[in-house]
Amino acid sequence: MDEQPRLMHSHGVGMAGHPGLAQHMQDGTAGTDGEGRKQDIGDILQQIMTITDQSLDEAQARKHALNCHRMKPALFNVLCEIKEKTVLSIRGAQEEEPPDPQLMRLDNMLLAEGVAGPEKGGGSAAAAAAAAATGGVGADNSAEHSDYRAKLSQIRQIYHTELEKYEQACNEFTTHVMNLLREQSRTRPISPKEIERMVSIIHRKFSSIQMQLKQSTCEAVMILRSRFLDARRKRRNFNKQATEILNEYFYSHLSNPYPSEEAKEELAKKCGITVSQVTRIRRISPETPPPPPPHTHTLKQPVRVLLLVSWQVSNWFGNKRIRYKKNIGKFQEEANMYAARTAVNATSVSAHGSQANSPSTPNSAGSAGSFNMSNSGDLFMSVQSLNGDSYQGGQVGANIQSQVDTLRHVISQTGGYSDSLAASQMYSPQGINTNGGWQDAPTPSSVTSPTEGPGSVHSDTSN
DNA sequence: GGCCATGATTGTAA
DNA sequence: TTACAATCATGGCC
Repeated sequence: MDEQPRLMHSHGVGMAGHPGLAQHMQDGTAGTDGEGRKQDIGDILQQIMTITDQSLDEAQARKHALNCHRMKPALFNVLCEIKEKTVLSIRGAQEEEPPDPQLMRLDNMLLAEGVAGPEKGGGSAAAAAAAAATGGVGADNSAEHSDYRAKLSQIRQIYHTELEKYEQACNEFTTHVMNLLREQSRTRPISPKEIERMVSIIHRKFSSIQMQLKQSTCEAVMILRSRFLDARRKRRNFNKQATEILNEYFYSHLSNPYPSEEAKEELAKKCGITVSQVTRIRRISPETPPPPPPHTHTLKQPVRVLLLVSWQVSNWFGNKRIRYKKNIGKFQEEANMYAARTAVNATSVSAHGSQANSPSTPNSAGSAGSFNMSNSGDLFMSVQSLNGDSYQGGQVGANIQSQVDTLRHVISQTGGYSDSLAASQMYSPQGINTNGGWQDAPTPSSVTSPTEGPGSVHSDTSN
């Protein structure tokens, strides 16, 4: 114990060289010479260290004396600066986090559904969009429509009320903590940065609560939509353009027709497909308890909320794979047509700046907004797996010529794009193995993957 | 109304 | 968790 005062004393002497304290002492409030200053600091520290040895009354009196001491502000300044430079700066560096993508998805969805953001006429826009998605715009839907609108409006109202409550509570609590810290700063060194940090911690905590609210709201909206839409009953065929886009993707990735989530999202966007199907959807976070089971017969499984990935696209690919596999012969003509079309597109793209040689295939992650369905990357180059995790750069060089060759081959065999006579010759059901499943490595056909070398790698996303 | 195409659902297996 | 397979249910054509 008697070692401490000595140490503290020496530290105190060291701190006299600190700019903050030095400044304070230079402005005339401290002693007139260096010895006097050292004596002052040592005095203060000595008093601090001995304070615990004294009785409570004595300590209170000492504390008061110390609080009133003319050197106290300078000492606190120094201690605050030391704190900032050590603990706070380390924590600050550790706690800088990027914006939560999940929160962004939730926000996007709430905006899209008309729950968050500016009022969209009580959700009528969302209701109209939902109705349009199912084609249910007739008069018989008007009652349902207004019901949906009313329910959505209710959800919106509850959401905003709760959000306001959270914000109010957050503000109140923040103010309370700030006052407390300011109060405490009279008796212990608390820097403004420390208060700032505490406020940000509080805000983070409250935003995680807000996220739960947003999550619950999303689930409520999805359930409402599912009841409103009852997707099976109101099934609508995709329009021709959407089907073509999906077919084009399917046949150009025939060796492994399993689009990644990103690719599905892109396809859904391109096809104008909205997320209107909610029976088998993933929960955003495992912490949230499942909502009460909906009453429709289509929702027997626990409702799980999926964001941004269209299950309609998944359904389409699921159906397509199975029906294609079951009846390859029937689809050969279609396959030839799309193969030829893709070849034409790829060739024209190649001729216009070799864009088709880009390693970014349609299913590349993060290619939002630049999804080019004309890009037959997988078809000709086999450069990237469906998960976008590999790129066989070595094959790119021979690509343009082989695409031209492919085109010639296709055209010569079909005598046009839709002549089915040569279909059985030109098109082989590549990718399907003897077990009836899509195989890992493609079976190179003369049409679909003429340039594939032994180094080509296809990932197996079919588990 | 029958038939086929096709989107959606569900149970199961891996 | 996802794909598959079977099945259901609706849309659209005749």
